[in-house]
Amino acid sequence: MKISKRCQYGLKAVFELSRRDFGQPVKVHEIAAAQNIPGRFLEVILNQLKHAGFVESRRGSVGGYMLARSAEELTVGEVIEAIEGPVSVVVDDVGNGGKNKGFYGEYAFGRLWEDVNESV
Amino acid sequence: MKISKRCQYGLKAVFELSRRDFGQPVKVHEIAAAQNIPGRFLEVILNQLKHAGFVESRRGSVGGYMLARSAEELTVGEVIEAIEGPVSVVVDDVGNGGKNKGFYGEYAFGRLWEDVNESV
DNA sequence: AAGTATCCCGATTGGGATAGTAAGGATGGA
DNA sequence: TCCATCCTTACTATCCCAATCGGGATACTT
Repeated sequence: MKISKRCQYGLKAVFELSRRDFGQPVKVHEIAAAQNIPGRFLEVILNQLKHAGFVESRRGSVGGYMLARSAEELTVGEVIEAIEGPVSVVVDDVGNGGKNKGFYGEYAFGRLWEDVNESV
Repeated sequence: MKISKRCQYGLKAVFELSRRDFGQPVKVHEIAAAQNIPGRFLEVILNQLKHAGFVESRRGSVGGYMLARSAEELTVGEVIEAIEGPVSVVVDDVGNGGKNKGFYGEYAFGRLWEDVNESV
């Protein structure tokens, strides 16, 4: 029931990028310094965000990262889901004869997470 | 970003107890069998729920656990919070001069969890 | 008082996830 | 060509979680 560092860093990076939303790419180590994130680690995370389609990159001397969409078009929930993987509740092992209460429980959780995503 | 087994088990146990809401205590291994939970582990969890004030216990031959409040008076959110510990976002180390963006991030998460609890 | 069934509690284990590092390759610009 | 940057994969150490264990405390029964 917690937000992973990876995810926090990813969000911070997106914040930082949206703060400087010019067309110009921002270098990894700049973002890292501005948001106090370990540089090497942030590299990995930004790559992940790139594959998820949230940011674009440019290589070479004037390279860096920039937002793929405008800041208004992306939500916290999307970013979290992209980094953490699908938000899902662990399902019971199926072979146990299916206690009703168990199923009610799962159902309730499913609804809960839907609400979470919506509220995000 | 997931519900721990500990928490699922705890909720199931509470469900089970509320299902049998007589004044009579229910033994750990009965709950465990009914909800397919490892007995020894459930012991630990129920203890936790006891200290949090959700269930009461009786020892000895006719001992067991029972709800401390009526089933209508407790919410899923409360139970989750009691088991998982306070739902909180890790706070930045303080010495960094307090980047504003960081703080905005924390704030957003705080609101998010409020929404979660409300939706529960 | 003895015996037994249950709760109670702290320590421990094993495995998996997470945070972070390392090293080298690919790409674009000067 | 050389350099700065992104890109990728692999690796390690540390921590957390699920679950177990052993033994103690308590309460009921006889």
